[in-house]
Amino acid sequence: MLEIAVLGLLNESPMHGYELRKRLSSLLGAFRAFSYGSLYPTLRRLADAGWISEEPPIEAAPGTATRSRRGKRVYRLTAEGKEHLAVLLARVGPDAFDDEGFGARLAFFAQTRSEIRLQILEGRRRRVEEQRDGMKSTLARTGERLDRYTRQLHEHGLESVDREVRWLTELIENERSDASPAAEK
Amino acid sequence: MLEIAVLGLLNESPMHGYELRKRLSSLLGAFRAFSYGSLYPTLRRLADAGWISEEPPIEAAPGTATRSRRGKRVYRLTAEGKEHLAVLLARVGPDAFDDEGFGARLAFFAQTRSEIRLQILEGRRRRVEEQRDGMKSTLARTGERLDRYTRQLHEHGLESVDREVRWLTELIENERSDASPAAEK
DNA sequence: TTCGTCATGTAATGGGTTACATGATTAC
DNA sequence: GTAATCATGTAACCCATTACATGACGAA
Repeated sequence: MLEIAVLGLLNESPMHGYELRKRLSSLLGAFRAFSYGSLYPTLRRLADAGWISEEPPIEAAPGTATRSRRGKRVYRLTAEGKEHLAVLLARVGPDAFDDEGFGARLAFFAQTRSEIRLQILEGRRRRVEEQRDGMKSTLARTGERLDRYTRQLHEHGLESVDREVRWLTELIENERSDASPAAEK
Repeated sequence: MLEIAVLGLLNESPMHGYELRKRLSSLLGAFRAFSYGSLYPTLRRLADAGWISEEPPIEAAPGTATRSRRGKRVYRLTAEGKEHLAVLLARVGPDAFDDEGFGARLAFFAQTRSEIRLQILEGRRRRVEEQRDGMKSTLARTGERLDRYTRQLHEHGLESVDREVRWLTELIENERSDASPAAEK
């Protein structure tokens, strides 16, 4: 997840880690913050994989002079990284349908092909519908016996997923009418 | 979290692990499942701490006969466990206000003093309001520049937290009028 | 007797967080 | 020159998951 988010943001513009973290927070919505303890190791990993470059690079030979030059380090998506990101965004696996994975995909929908967007939206909707139906039947089965608080919790949860289904349906309709502007009067 | 949930469920009735897991899933709402890989070690830990008892107990001396008697093992809340649970449910720390922690508390509100319930509900509301305000200002600040999908994601998120605030307000009002039925005509 | 599901458990791993340590830059 | 904040990084830990292994028991 962090991987997609980092690559996606760096595809918009090069940045250093600190700024990346701030953008990450606002992109993913104030919740879901990511600490430096996971961000920096991830950046190192992505750099090792060749998907991003660091400027200035880590000094391989530690000359006793200028040692531990610790300053801003700007990360930039490489050509391979761009390719890799495209693959990640186009891969419609089960992880694209859970909360985190879907959120990350949606955040970079502008960089995703319309056909893939539709698959992701529909997959997500199916997932949320399953959840909704599960909750609905649990509520129907145990609703009477549940104490007031638990019931209210479940009812609120049910309404939330219900709203999400409707929201997704709207997005899907938009997507479809964008994709085929055939029936345009 | 698992700790509260397990103790809370066992307070309602003794159970074995497998059943506990099912109840856990439906209690916490189909999402949030907990695998055996975390459940059984937790049960072991709680038993070691003396908060729950196992029946039949793990055989201390492994007689070569009847070894590895692997069958149902019923867990039951002990007196110390009951006390510990009461403490956990009454402790209104910051972790009681995040998604998980709040959900776990609410699920056992029936076992919680009204005064504590109110504190938890109000703390949660404050937390969600902060989130909402953060999202609101982010949206106001960056809304125009955001691409359509990201904006829709943020708008949907904002509506969701907004709904949660209203829901919590309702619960708080209920709680208050239950607590002080003074103004009853 | 074999299949499904109930039931318990462990080892390896994962993906993050917290707390800490350090250094660079800017504003006062 | 000093406080705040920008900025990078590591180590220890936590809490869970996945994948696996095992076994009991009832129904066909």
